[in-house]
Amino acid sequence: MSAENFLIESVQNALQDLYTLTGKPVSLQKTRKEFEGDFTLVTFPFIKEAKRSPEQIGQELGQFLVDHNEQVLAFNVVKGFLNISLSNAFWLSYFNSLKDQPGIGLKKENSSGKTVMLEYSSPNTNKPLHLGHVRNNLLGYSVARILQANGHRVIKTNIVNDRGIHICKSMLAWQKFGNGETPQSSGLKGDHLVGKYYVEFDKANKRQIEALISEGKTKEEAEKQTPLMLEAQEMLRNWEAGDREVVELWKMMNGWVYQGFAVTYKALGVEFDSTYYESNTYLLGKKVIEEGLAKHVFYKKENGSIAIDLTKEGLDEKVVLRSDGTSVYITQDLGTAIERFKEFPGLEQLIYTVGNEQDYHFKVLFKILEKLGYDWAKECYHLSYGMVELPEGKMKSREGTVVDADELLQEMFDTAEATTKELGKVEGFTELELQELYRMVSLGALKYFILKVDPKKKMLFDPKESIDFNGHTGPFMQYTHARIKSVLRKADMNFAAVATAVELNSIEKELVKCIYDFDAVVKEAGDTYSPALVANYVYELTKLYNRFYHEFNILKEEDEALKKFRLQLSKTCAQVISNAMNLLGITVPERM
RNA sequence: GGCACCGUAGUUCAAUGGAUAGAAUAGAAGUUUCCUAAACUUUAGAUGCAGGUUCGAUUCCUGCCGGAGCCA
Repeated sequence: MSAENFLIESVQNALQDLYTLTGKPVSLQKTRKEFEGDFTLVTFPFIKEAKRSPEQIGQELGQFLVDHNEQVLAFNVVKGFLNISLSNAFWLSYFNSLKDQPGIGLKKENSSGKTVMLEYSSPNTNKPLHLGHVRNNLLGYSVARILQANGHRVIKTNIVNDRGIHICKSMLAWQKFGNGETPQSSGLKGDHLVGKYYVEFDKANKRQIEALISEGKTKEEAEKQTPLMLEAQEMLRNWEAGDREVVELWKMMNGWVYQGFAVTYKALGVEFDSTYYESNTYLLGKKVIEEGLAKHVFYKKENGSIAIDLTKEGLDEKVVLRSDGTSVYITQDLGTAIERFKEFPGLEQLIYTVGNEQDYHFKVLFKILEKLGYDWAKECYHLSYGMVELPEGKMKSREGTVVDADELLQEMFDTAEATTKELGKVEGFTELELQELYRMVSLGALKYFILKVDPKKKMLFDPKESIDFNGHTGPFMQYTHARIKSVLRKADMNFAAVATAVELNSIEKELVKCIYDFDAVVKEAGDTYSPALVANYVYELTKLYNRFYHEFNILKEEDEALKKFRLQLSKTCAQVISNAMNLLGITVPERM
């Protein structure tokens, strides 16, 4: 039984025995490091019913715990806080029980039986991925791993927005100005090539808008009536009608984009179990509208459009099908969600990794699904994340202030290479190993930098400073891991026989307690979909280990038993660091 | 205009309603006979403003100010 559990149980018994209080919820917290103790109980909540002062309750509960549990060594009371110290033997035996489990913190073996679908990435096919997508991808991928570590089966899925006016703009511009340019002929990555023509369209279209305005049209009229815009809309109609020429062009250009995306995804180290294309799903949902209409969940308005009234839920009226019978975004989202639960009968939860500018959209979506009578609607979750901002403000693709994902990865790689070379400690590495190391470190830096921030919050990214390799960063963890491995290689000892009769000093106990917390952190990160918890955890552990490492000269330690214990502790720390980083999608090097 | 979100050291990030609001970075001062100094130690520095709820509020409620967002 975990320390928390038996302590809570014991406190509840004590409350019963001492004050005849039953069924009181008891929660423990970790004792802050400036106080003596391992766990802390706040006694304020009991003062009224126990009719005693906080200090007195602390004294009485503490004494009860010491008397009834041999693992409880001592206690002290500071105001309303009861600090409980567990015995050295408890922590040591705990440590010995898990030190050789490579999967510590990762519970892949004992499945929860729950199947979760997690959608992330979901790019448009008219331009390459940028920094915003990077946050989406890293977040989605990491949450998938964390859910897996909690024993769930996770289906990682990507829905590609491959149709619509945006891709027609790129296609049209390519037709007009492209001169048959291809990724092969230009050497451009496919997604960048298509993105280039999206920008070309915008430039040419702007000129046409200005021309129309100078002819006396208002800005709004002009924006809708440019020849290019009209032609793009014509192209979209032709695409929907199945016009062979348009569809062929569409297939070719999307093919280029997919090849480009594949490269970026691989570089980011993310992957998917399934991919949906909106060209296949955009008509889904119309049938759902009919059904909802029959069930009187929806109603027809005078203008012929179909809507739902959500004002009672604090939302607005929402149109779910236009008067001309065409879909709006939410129509296909309804259809897609329902389709997925049909496709995977055991599916229990659906998670959407989408930016927080769509918070309202998902509230509406989930509420409609609920009204349509789908029980699983309450298991749908919008994994909402904040925008990534630059020092000069928000990224705008049209103003060229986006940070391109491929360029960013390359810059990171170059920085890692330059920094490593400057430090000059990589003799004995082959060129191949060096490339792999630069990749590992640069990705680790980028991923950690993004994932350490609470997903819900907007974050600031400064490309000039790019990534710091010092301080609260991925490379700090990677470096510490590599150093431990190096120490262990030097030690070259037999770990089978590890001492059990070691007195833990305070820092060693801190480390053991920190390792002890790992499972709980993974659980909480899974419940809150927040890799940031894991990131901050692994940083705490790493910092602690570094203090430990600098305080004691492990390899020079003369007491054999102590030396073995400390090496074992190091080994376990390396394992935990590696496992935690793994949950963030970050690999740690054996040496660097 | 309606809806929901965000304001914490110079800067970037933490803090299930709990103790003296933590880190990192930039600043100041130190630490290499050693296993990796990409490290460690010390130091200075913050809850937008005004109320309320209570044993206790960065956290919950109300108003204001400031920032970004969604819906028209």
